[in-house]
Amino acid sequence: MARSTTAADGNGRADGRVRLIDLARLAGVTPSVVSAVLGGRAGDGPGTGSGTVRVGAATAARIHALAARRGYRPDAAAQALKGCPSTVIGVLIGAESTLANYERLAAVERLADERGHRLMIGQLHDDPARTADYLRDFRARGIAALLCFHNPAPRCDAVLRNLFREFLPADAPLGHAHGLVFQTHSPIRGAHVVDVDRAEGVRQAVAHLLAQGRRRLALVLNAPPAADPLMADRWQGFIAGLAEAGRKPNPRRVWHGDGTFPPVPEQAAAAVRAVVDAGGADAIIASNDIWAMALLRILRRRGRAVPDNVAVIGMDNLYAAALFDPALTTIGQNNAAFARAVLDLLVPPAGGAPIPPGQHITVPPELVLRETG
Amino acid sequence: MARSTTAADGNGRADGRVRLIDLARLAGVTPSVVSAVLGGRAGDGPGTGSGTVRVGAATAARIHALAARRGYRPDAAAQALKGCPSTVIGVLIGAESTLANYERLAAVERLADERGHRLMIGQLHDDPARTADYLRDFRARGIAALLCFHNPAPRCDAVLRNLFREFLPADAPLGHAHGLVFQTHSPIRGAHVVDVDRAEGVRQAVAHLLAQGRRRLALVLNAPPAADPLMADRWQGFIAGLAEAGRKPNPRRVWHGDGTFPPVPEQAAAAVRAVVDAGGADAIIASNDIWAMALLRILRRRGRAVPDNVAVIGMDNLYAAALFDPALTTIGQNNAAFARAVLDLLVPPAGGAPIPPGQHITVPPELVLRETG
DNA sequence: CTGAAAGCGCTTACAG
DNA sequence: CTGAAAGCGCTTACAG
Repeated sequence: MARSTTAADGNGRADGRVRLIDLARLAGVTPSVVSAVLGGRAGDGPGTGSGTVRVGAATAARIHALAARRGYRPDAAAQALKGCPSTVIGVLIGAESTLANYERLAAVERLADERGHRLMIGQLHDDPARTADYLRDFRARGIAALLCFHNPAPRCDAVLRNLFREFLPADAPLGHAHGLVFQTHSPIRGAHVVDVDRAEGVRQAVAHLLAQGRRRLALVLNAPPAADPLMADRWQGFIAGLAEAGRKPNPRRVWHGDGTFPPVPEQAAAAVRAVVDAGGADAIIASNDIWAMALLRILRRRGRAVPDNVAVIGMDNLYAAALFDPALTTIGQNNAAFARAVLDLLVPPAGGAPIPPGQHITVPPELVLRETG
Repeated sequence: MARSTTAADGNGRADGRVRLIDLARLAGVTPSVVSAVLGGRAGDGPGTGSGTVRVGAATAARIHALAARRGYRPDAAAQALKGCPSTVIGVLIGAESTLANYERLAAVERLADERGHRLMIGQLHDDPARTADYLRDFRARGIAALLCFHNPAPRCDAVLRNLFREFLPADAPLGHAHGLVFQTHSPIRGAHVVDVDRAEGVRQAVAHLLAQGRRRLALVLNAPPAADPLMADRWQGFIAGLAEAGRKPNPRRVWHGDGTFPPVPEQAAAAVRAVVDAGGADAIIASNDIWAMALLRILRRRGRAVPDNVAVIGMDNLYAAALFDPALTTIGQNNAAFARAVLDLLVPPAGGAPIPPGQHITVPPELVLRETG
């Protein structure tokens, strides 16, 4: 099949696709003019600034109308090849992660679309070689920015770190990459981190429980605070919340697992025996919603009424949290605020101040009150 | 910042990116040879087929080693501009849809990656103008294929249908688009549909419940079968399953809502009153997991033991189904099989027979037995 | 102020 | 059998 690129084909290609040159022919101007008008680089009258091209208002209007009527969009590949900044954000999601990241992905997509960007996704499997493949592929595709919903630090070798660095603006080829955002932790210097303020979330939960008259608060952690910074955050928030009321944590009501996730029933049972049976807790703050659900299951089997007997508060506000019976009170991850922070870093509004590397943004959590506490 | 494209820059650009021409210089061959070798179009010896280029085995090995060592990937924009087939699949997801589609998305991504493809995502909002924007954007980006996790039919105007048609292989510009797959229903002729066999899923659920000794089976539908083809499927499966045991549905144990979703507690309560209190049901097949959870909530409040008193089976196998207490028995959507069917249509293995337009593939469901039935 | 021309990085038909 | 050259659709520095 031969392409018809003869002069007879004056108003479009055989396959119906409209190119800039077709628009130019139809409007009776040169491609340069169409490019300038549609790219917003055309002005009219003497007040026109530098860098713009003088095009009559009538001509500009005609070109805009033509482009709209034909549904013209400049070919992304041609623009990319010419060096125009990409409008695709790569998003890497830990494959083993819960659906919380997909809920967050949806929030990011919504906002990215508003700012004219698309998301290209990939799943990571804790395998540095496969992660490197994704990064090389994203680089070859000219990805504008990278968002990583996964902590590759534990298995991040030098090769991988170098590949991540290519998405830093400073090292990027001619502004090809706009930035790199990690969640909670970055394996390299210079990348941004957007994190939810877990400590503040737990602090709010503590304050809420105390205001309800609960006095024997328990904390159930997935791992020892010393072994996991994310657990340390929860622990700090727990201490801070109690301190505000002149209280201190009771060690009998602080339990931690060995890092196994999701918890097996035996672990949840052990936690309940420790903080409720032995510790006398009237409220439990769990590491996350999955843990909270596991605890609720045990509490029900042991005849402990929730929330009358024991309140339970989770973290993440999974979609499942609202469906659970009883519906879970939880520390929400505030996906909308997260998405805004990420996009303000990766797609800053034009004309804003440049963003220094290595920003660490903390997003406030939102306590979502339902039935369990 | 000026690009250094001088001859002195013999082994790469200043920014570290490696181009095909750099590889050619390093290997001491012309770009044509490198392109042929890396593209698998190079052969050696007299047995070389047509369309291939003769390149010595040693030279080919040297080029492969060089490319691997430098982490070379051809620039996707340049390949796209040259007319090479794209390896990006666009995925449109209904924004109002439950997370089931994101779980499915993950399954599709896993398989697409194995076949060298990336996913670019977008969310639809039941707004034809915004959907059209996504389609034009995907077209401009040279998307290889489109997968639509959303039924745009109710508000699909002529403009939108024409835009969808551009992703059909027949109308596509020179093989740019490989295909178009909808879920459950296509608004245009020629597109493929991949669907889960809901009727078969319900039939299996009925057989399972009968084998357990349940005899008073109920069906709770979100909408009248006549108003919603997806509900009609469930109804057909229900009849078929009962017929296999020489039984017929009892109208007192078939309830349907008015299409409102998700159900409000009053609707779930009405359904329980109808099929359990009045109908005497000892098992309920719900339209989906969300409905099943709503029913379980009501049953618990009314002191009906599940599954001893009444079994409940959902559909979708949401992530939340496994977390629920009691864990939900459900008709799973078999995301792995769904993903395989979609990719066999959109990225058929090389050398296979061409796929006729308008395929309708039905994926078998999988009954997931847990605690509720 | 307008228009022709170069060039982004590839692939491939074509000339030597 | 090998290598130079054209061209994909844009944008932009440059010449008229």
